[in-house]
Amino acid sequence: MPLTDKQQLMMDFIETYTIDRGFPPTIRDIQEGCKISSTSVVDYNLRILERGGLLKRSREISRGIELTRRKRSDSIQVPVLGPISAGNPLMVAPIDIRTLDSDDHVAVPEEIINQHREIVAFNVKGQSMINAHIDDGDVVILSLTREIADGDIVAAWLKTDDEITLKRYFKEGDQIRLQPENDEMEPIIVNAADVEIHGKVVYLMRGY
Amino acid sequence: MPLTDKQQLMMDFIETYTIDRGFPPTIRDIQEGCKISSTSVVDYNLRILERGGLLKRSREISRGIELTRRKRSDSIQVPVLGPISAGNPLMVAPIDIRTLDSDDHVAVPEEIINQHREIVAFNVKGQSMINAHIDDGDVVILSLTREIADGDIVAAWLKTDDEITLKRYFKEGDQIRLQPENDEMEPIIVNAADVEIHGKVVYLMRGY
DNA sequence: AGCAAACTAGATCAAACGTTCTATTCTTGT
DNA sequence: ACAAGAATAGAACGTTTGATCTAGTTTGCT
Repeated sequence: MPLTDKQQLMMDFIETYTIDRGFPPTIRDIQEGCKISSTSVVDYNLRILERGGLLKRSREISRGIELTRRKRSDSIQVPVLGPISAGNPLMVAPIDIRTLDSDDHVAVPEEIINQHREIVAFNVKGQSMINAHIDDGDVVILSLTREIADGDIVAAWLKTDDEITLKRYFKEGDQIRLQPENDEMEPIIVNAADVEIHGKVVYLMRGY
Repeated sequence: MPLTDKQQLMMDFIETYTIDRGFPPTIRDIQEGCKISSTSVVDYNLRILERGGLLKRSREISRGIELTRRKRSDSIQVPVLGPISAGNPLMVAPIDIRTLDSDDHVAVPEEIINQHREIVAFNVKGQSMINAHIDDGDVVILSLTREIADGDIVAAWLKTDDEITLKRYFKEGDQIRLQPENDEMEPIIVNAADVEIHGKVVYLMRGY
């Protein structure tokens, strides 16, 4: 269905109005916002848009306009615990990654979350994983699982240190090699007892 | 602020109602939905909730209720049009990126989408943007806008060719330089008339 | 030009809806 | 038990708002 300029304008207005205010506009809001001369013209065009499947109207209900966007699903707000690999406040007890404070959240589609038991997000600081194309400022989603395989990218806490870092994980006998993906950095090899692996990277998000 | 049972019920009702119908409930909707005896009781509690910062009300406006921090938000299924930079079927007419077929979708949080008018997703094929840390298999979200700035990563269609590729965009007089982010690849310099820029990368998602 | 369909204008009506007022009942502390 | 504040009830009022009707204007087609 081809949209007239007016109809396109109305669609845009309805969308921005709804996002802006949290509720859809009335017919008269649309009239004013799109400089349309009469409510009946708005109604007329809304009917066309509804017939075209671009929106759904609830009759006799104020602001009963819903844009039928593409199929919707839920996003979950995941706490962002970063920055990872920058120094966190000194901690003496074993770090429980779930109890770290966070004041920020990032929306993650439910589809991605559902595959994992428990997840958190980390803000990546620094370029220690740059060869794995994980850049400064990226947000990584960690699955808080104990099932770690060689080569996984993990959030590791060195007990001798006071920070959590992102490294590639390799088990080598009694020892664990934490391999940065950066030519200028050396692998860290520690006894398994001296490190806690809190989870592995399952998703990455980057805004531009 | 501690919530009474009734207030919690109201919050839940408002949230599910809004997600369900696409617009917030009226005071009388809440009254019915929460089995409250009077509109004034609803109003009374709404004022408390508003004072507590849990929602915002627009006075004298029907359904003027907006929850301030929704713990869930929507994701939109965005069609994945990829793979980008692999050969698409030969096309003779100017490519309208919106009409390309896609049988796959990816969920993108509404927060990200809302900042852009129209978006599509592309499956990245190949490593031409590897220095920008965009890897084979990543999914990039494109904003279909004409507002392209130098240095933006864009989806470009060379009219002499039959494929869409991801490149960094630089305008150089009458010509456009399409710069791969890969040391082994040469920039493509073409007349502005021989290329169509369909949108720029605004988000990147990568699963592991 | 002539006609039909698409579109626009403005007014009006009834229902939906937020607001407010007064009165009553329920809690809580002393 | 008593007072004071918190919460509830019910009604009434006025504005907002969707629906509708009639009439006029524009557009597209032959």
